[in-house]
Amino acid sequence: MKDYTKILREKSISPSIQRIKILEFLDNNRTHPTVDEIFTSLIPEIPTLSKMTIYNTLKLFSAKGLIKSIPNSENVGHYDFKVSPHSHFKCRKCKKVYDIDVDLGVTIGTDIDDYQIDEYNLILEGLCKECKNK
Amino acid sequence: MKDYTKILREKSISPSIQRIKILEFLDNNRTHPTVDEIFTSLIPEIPTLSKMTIYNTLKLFSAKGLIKSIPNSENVGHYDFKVSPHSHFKCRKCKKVYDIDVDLGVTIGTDIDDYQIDEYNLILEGLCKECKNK
DNA sequence: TATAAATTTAGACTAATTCTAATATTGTTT
DNA sequence: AAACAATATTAGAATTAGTCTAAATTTATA
Repeated sequence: MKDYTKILREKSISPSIQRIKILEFLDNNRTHPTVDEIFTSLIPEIPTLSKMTIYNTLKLFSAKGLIKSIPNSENVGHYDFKVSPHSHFKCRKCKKVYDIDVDLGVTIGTDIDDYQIDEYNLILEGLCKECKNK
Repeated sequence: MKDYTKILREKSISPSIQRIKILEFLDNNRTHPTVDEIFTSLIPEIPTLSKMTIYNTLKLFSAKGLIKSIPNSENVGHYDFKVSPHSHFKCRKCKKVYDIDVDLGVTIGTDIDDYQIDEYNLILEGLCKECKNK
């Protein structure tokens, strides 16, 4: 079992119960959850939990580089535990989002046309295996 | 001067004044505008214009492949005139979005791991030339 | 011109997010 | 441990993007 308190301390974030549980949830649910999904999952454990706390916490975690927000076209924030760079594939039929590895030809830390690339988000769209064969 | 009526007819969209003006605006403003920006720009020309019309029109244009919506992390829709595939670079300091060409190694129409790729959106983030040298 | 079909409109409604000010918790100093 | 300051959490109001709806307008067709 991971020591989330330690992970938070290493980023100089004081480890409240709310922050620990939110981080734990994101680590165990690599499904790009929304604030609402996080709230619904944690409210049984922390009955006083407020959505505002989740918004605050996600903003803080993003600033400290623990998580990142996933660009999308839905007007609802999606968040992901920050791991080694990978891309997302969204099926335009079933709407599921899959993690996928693509050899991008973009290296973090280098420059392209004088733009210094610190991170990237590649969103691929099309049909997934199941929907293609139906 | 482009014939937007013709462009619309070719996609079998009946060309109302609103639709022509919205298409013209998107063609002349490749800055990924929001509904609000489109509305504010067009209201002097079309004083009765309703935002609902812009939402309807953008949805229709997207379905017909004239434009596409740009994934982002702001929870506001951004739209772009559909052109040859290119990527976007967002400066994390000045927040500007630049168009940028990257050799991706992803070809539209082919499969990656059995996922059929119909389109992609690559969002790069980091520091632009100006902000880097300050 | 009459009629039908499609488009646009204003305004009510919903849902995600932000703001705010009060309360609770945590950490520090004595 | 008590007192204090700093930080975090909370509920609820406010804001904003986007959707829904039904009426009014425009366009196309007979």
